[in-house]
Amino acid sequence: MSYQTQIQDLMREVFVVDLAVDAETYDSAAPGIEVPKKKEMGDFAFACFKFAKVLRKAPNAIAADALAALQPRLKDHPQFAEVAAAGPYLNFKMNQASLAADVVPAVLDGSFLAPRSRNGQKMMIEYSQPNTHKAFHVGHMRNVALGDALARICDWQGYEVVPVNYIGDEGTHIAKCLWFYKNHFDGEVPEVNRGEFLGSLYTQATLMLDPTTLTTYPLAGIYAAQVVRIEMHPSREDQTVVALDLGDREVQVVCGGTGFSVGDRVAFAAPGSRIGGRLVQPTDKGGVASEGMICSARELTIGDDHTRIHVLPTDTPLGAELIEHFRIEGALPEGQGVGAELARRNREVSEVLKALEAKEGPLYDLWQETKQWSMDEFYEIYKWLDARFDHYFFESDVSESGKQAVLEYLEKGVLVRSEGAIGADLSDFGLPFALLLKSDGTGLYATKDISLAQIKFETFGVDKSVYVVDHSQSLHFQQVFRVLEMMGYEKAKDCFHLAYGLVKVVEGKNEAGQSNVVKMSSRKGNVFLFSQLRQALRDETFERYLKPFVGEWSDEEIEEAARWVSVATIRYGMLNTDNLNEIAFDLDAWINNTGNTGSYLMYAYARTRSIKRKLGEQDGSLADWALLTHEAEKRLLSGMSKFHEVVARAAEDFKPNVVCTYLYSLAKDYSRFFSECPIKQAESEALRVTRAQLNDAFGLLLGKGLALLGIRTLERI
RNA sequence: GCGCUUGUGGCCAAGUGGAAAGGCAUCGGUCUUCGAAGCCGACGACCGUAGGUUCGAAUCCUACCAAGCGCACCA
Repeated sequence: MSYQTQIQDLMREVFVVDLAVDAETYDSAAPGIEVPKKKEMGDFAFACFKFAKVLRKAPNAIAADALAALQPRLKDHPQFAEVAAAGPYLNFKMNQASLAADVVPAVLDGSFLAPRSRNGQKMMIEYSQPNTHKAFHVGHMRNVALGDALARICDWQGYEVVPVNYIGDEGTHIAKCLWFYKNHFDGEVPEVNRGEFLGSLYTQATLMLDPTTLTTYPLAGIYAAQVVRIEMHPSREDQTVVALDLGDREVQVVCGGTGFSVGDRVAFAAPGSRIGGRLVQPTDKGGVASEGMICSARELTIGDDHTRIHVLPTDTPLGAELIEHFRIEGALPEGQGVGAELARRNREVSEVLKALEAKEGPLYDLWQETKQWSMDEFYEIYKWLDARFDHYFFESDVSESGKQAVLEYLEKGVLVRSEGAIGADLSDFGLPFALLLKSDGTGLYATKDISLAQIKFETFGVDKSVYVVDHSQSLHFQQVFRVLEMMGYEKAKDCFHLAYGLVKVVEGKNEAGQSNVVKMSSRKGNVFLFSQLRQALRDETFERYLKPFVGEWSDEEIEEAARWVSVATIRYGMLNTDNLNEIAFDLDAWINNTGNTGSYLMYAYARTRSIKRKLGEQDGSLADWALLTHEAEKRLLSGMSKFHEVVARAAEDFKPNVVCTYLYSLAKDYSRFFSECPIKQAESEALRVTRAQLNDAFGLLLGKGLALLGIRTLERI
């Protein structure tokens, strides 16, 4: 029985028997047993506020009464050393001897740290989900750290965990990469890091296809026009009717924006152009014909302003197409049209995409070969990190079945046609329409997720399904889960999107001396690649901490230490904060391994082993738990006794950071114990043996806790 | 416009309706004694703002402010 339950039972007796509180009333008002914020106040606390109304007394007085009634009963409960009233609270201090007797031997014989009994639930945890043909970077590491830690925690807690990966091995990003490789790459394919090499090809491809590298006004079909007249709309208050001079003709548009006047040159989007992905067409707006639109900076994708109409320089020639007029000098040969060239490149990419969909031919073979380059790199990364996957899903395996499923459920009337496409009307759930099949018959991301979920339910028979995916996908998963529910899958309610925040990078300081935190972008070149990260961590760890041991330790041991400290640094750094917080990655701060870090915990573990080595064999039968009277020893014991409930909460809430906070606090207590309670030089042999056992037990417990986070411990670092 | 998420000391950050952890930075102690990646101490927060619910709110509710993200033919 846990100490909390024991206290609950005791207090129930006190209130019901001694203070004459009605049993039912007590049960409805009984507070949970808390842990005092300040450790010196005790191990557990019982708050008396709730009984103020029932007993018509001040909480402080109730606490005093309860304490008086409790005192005689404590004789039968020697595990509680002391109970004190502190205002409205009763603070329980554990008898450290019974605490130690309960915890230390159980830790040493392995029972305390053994996995919880199986609960018969199969939990699938999908994480990592990297795209092939793209580089693996720091941002991906958070996902792996989270998913793998959760798999370990939930496994320990009693679930049958099936960790799975879901590889993005198809889509336009691959067509772009292979298009560049075939048409524009003329170097040698490197022998190593070929996954990252593909990623660099993809980056170069996106640059070639990015209009803003060729022109400052990236949208096609937009022309310079001069405002001739602005008139009120006859029936709509917030709109105006604007007459425009295009040089060779005059057009009329209905406009909702402001901030321009007669004589200004503005950006006119002609019918056939696309603004925000939508086709511009001649329309009728409240009885007035509108032959296109004039655009804001936001609509032109050149700024954030979406209320005011963007005004062009006064010397912009009327009728000039902006994409050509504002072309960046030297980006293309003279005479080569920006629009035409971009259209040509995109056509080529589409052809690559079509060739890949045919699933045969030289491009398909190239896809298979290059995909393996990425996969080899992923396998290597997971191995280095010690991350586990029991199964790999591939997008290319579920895209066809996804389309079939959509058609099947359209037939069944679950899904509907809309604007030529097929999807789910989720308005009953307050969600936007979920598009599942485009009007050209091709599927989307969600289409594949539907099929994949079916496989998880039907083939794998999962009870719970967890998706570790960043927070920006929240709406997507809400929609997918609802669609699955509409399709009749009971288990849809046991699907859970574990959302987490982005990893950003710190890029220099601003004028005020504050760090600039920016989103990673391959275009800006501030992506921290996995290979760079691994190298930087290894080198820094070696330089700062391991160099003194060269010659004393074997080269292998030093490399192993550098490796596992690096893994601990990255994993702990990614896990030691709430899932939804954004992380500003700063290599210098992370490697500056002081304070609350993974290496601090590994260091604490190494100290326990160092002591054990120096002490040699001890006669455990001499241990006397009553000797552990030092405040640091009591705290350490009290903390260790909470291992089970901490891991349970981490599993329940999918929050590995709970374990981090707990282990760090324990390690702090240990460090204090280490510096204030000599073991080897203890006053008596009994004390030495007892402390040695506490030292060993803490080491085992810390090691298990770190293992749940995917962090290995070493005998020395 | 609608929705989701986040706002806690100079910076980062924990916090399960009950007594504001911790780390970095700054300042001061501490290695002839088990590993100083350590330990001890000092400094510093009315928890975005305004209401509400409650004996009690950083925590729940409402509104507002700020930041990030997302809102059908991208993944």
